[in-house]
Amino acid sequence: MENNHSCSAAATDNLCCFEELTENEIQLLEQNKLEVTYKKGENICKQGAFASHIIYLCQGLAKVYIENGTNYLTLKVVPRGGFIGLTSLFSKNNIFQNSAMAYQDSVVRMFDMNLFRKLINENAAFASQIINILCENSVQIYNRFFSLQHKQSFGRMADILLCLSDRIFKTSEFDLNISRQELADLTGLSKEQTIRTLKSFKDDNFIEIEGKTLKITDKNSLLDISNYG
Amino acid sequence: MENNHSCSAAATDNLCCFEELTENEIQLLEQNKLEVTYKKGENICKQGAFASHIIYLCQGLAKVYIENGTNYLTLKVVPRGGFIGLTSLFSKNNIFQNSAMAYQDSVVRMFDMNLFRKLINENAAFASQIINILCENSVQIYNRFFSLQHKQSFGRMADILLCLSDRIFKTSEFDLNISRQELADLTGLSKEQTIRTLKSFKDDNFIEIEGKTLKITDKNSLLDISNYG
DNA sequence: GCAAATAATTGATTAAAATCAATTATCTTT
DNA sequence: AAAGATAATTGATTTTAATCAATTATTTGC
Repeated sequence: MENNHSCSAAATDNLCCFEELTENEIQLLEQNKLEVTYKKGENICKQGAFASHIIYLCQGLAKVYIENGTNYLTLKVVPRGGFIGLTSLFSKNNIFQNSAMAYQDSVVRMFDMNLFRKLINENAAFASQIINILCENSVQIYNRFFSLQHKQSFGRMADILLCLSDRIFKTSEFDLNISRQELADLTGLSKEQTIRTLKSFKDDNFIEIEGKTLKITDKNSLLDISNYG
Repeated sequence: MENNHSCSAAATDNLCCFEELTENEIQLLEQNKLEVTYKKGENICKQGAFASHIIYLCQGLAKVYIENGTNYLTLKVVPRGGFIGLTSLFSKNNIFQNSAMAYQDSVVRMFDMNLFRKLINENAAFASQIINILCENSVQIYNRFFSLQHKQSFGRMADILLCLSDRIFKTSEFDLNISRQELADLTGLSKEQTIRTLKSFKDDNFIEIEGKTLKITDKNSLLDISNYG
């Protein structure tokens, strides 16, 4: 399982399902869509709430997480082009199974759930693309599950940093515009342990931190740490 | 998130997708199916191997797990009527993303992957059912993820016992015909910690253990423990 | 039925990371 | 720019569960 880091927390890439839709279907979606803007830190949807729409992230960055009142678990980071709330397609519950929050100011399009289901039921090629997205997504979250379950602090941090670099920001130097607490939620560590691990990476010259800017200077070492555990 | 225990490790219920197929389509599947028998402990599929078929569990009980050579993580328990390898539907990789092993002697039907994909691409109602299964499955594994991440030994054990009772065996008294090590893999604990936790439940009269038979005698307490953490 | 192998159990010790408690830095607001 | 609020950092302590080390049961093969 080399490079299983790479999908550690990233949501699916732009598997553009919309191109399978006919002109008519796209129009139908467009006519019924809502466009909503969220500020950094705002909730895009809440676990347990009625899932009237499927949410598509046009701009920005978000996280999808599970909560139970006390604890939080960040399931994945959703870059633009990703869906939020797809699991509510499952007809038995019209309830959001997870919450989502904007990491950055974001713009989403909301598609009526029933219309979305109708399109799936009428357009098999579209349905097939949705299946692809669901499968890809599952695989990524399972690998993340494995990472958090079996790796310890250094391995987890390496996974997350590589994931952010490779899949989310797509550059080795990026603005880490999330708090240490958010990073802790991603690694599944406490805030303090997150800071200590990050500091250790910095001391070992695997990364550089300048204010909010994080630069991966020794990717190979991080890969080793990711694979070693 | 009450009762999130209940789906802790169970694969999807019999969401019978096959009834959406036409006579012809069913015949096509039947003509191309393979039926294979596995003994307890045998591998049904291996992560990394070519995924030529979608696997449907007709009889028996299996687990789906991730491995990396050193460590194992049991993702879910699959009762009869469940699929194995659905995530390989994702067209980009024809590779099994997880391994599966028979907990009990089992019988599976194997459907040709390309035929399965073809049916999905031609029959939207069928595709829609597959989406339901994938969604249901994701939700369950995400909750399991949360459980292992944020609950400690007692909560995890309670989750697993309730799951086995409610969703797999569907009775409060069942033969726990898996080893302590397997149970440990399910709870994400060490074998020793699993034994200690189980013993504690027994001492507190939440459960009774007679040889291989396990009986839940105080479900409410287990539910409390599951919710408390 | 007996020996060998495997699995389960128990206790002692260790390790990893959480928590707790301050302190310092940074951001916001006026 | 100052004050207050929030976030980040650091050190000390505690907690949980893993690991290690035996011992006891239970299976399995002959």
